[in-house]
Amino acid sequence: MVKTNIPDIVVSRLPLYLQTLNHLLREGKEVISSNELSQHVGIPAVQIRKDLSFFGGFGVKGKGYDIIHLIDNLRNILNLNQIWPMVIVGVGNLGQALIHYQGFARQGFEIALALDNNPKIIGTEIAGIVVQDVADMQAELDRSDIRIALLTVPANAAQSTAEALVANGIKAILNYAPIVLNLPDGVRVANIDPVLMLERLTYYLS
Amino acid sequence: MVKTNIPDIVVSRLPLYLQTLNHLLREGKEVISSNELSQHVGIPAVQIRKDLSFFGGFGVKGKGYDIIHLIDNLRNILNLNQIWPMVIVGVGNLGQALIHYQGFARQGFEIALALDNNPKIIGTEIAGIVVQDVADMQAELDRSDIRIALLTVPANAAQSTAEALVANGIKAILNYAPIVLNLPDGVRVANIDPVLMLERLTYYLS
DNA sequence: TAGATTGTTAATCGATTAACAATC
DNA sequence: TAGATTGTTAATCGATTAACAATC
Repeated sequence: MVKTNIPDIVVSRLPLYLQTLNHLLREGKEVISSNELSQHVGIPAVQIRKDLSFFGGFGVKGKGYDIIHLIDNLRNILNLNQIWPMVIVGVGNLGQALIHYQGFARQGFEIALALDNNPKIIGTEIAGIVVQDVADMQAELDRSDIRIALLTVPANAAQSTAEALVANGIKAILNYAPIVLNLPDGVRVANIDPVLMLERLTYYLS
Repeated sequence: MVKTNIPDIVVSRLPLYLQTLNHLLREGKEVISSNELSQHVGIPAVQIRKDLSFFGGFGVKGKGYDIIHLIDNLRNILNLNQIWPMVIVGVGNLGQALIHYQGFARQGFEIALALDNNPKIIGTEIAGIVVQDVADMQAELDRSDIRIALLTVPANAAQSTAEALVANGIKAILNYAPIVLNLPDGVRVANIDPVLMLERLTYYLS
């Protein structure tokens, strides 16, 4: 499927809409106007409508949006109507916390494989996952259809590990290492670095 | 100090420059051109120069930037020439992993206080920090000058906990809960939600 | 000096927002 | 129908980038 030309920044707001709509649905709400959604999500109503209009007309004029219907459409747009298996590489403190995190499974992301290079950690079971040797990455990935990786190795191992992942079919990496990864086009990388985010905050603190 | 009108998006790139410059310095490099920095950081050279020019002329024409000098200036701009004490609220798996994380201290962020409401966790020591009762938040924050919080409580407790933190002087929150916080102007919030980031990635996966 | 590279102005590009017709 | 709200066009705003003078 060829993607039409939707701005990345528009795509990046859709998950936020989806998250908030899920909350509202759980609270029993059924229909919502762009204006009310705007209050919850902190994004101007006109921008929400514009963003959605890239993909279709999901609302009813005079009424607003049927929440279930809109959730369903957003999930389709974001390819969330499937389980996404993931590999996590690096089972230290952070890696273990992520394996335990319930939020992934709730949204259809499943940590299907955990890899580490530490003999003390290989073979241990964490939340039902037995940690495998990172040396067996190729064999393990070959017999799976995992395309997403969580990268939680130390900074100095991040680049080479990422390259190995890509060589074995990984197409998207959520990178927790505090380093800029240099990877071929076509591989999507998102970075989570709390220190960088803190440094953005301290700028504004007097 | 009144901040002049620097675009947020410019500020948000500075920590990335700083991170990369620190790497380069550790590798023994002393001077770098915007072009070479561009390769490492993945941002166009002209944009790096433009960003920096909001704050001054840190380079030498014909030569480039003295790395130590530029790092020093960036640290000043971002208010990083001090230790920033932080409170973490919520000492579950993720909270514990963050307390253990060495990367904060390395960049001058110190978790000075850890709070939880679970009697089994209160009083335990993690990486040298004794977890306090969140009920004592006011007393604990009153006798500190903590202005930054890491929020790692469950989603349903995040909003009320954030409000309590703000009522006790917190000015910046790094929010790990998968929810949009609604807080008064003047409080800075940054969100870290791996699920939202994964959902941005799956959009592009066929 | 010649070459390299910065810092800045002006042009371009793209995103946000205002205005409003369409319509439930 | 009147009122409300969407979806879209056009205007505005702001960010990126091209061009280039300044200068080490």
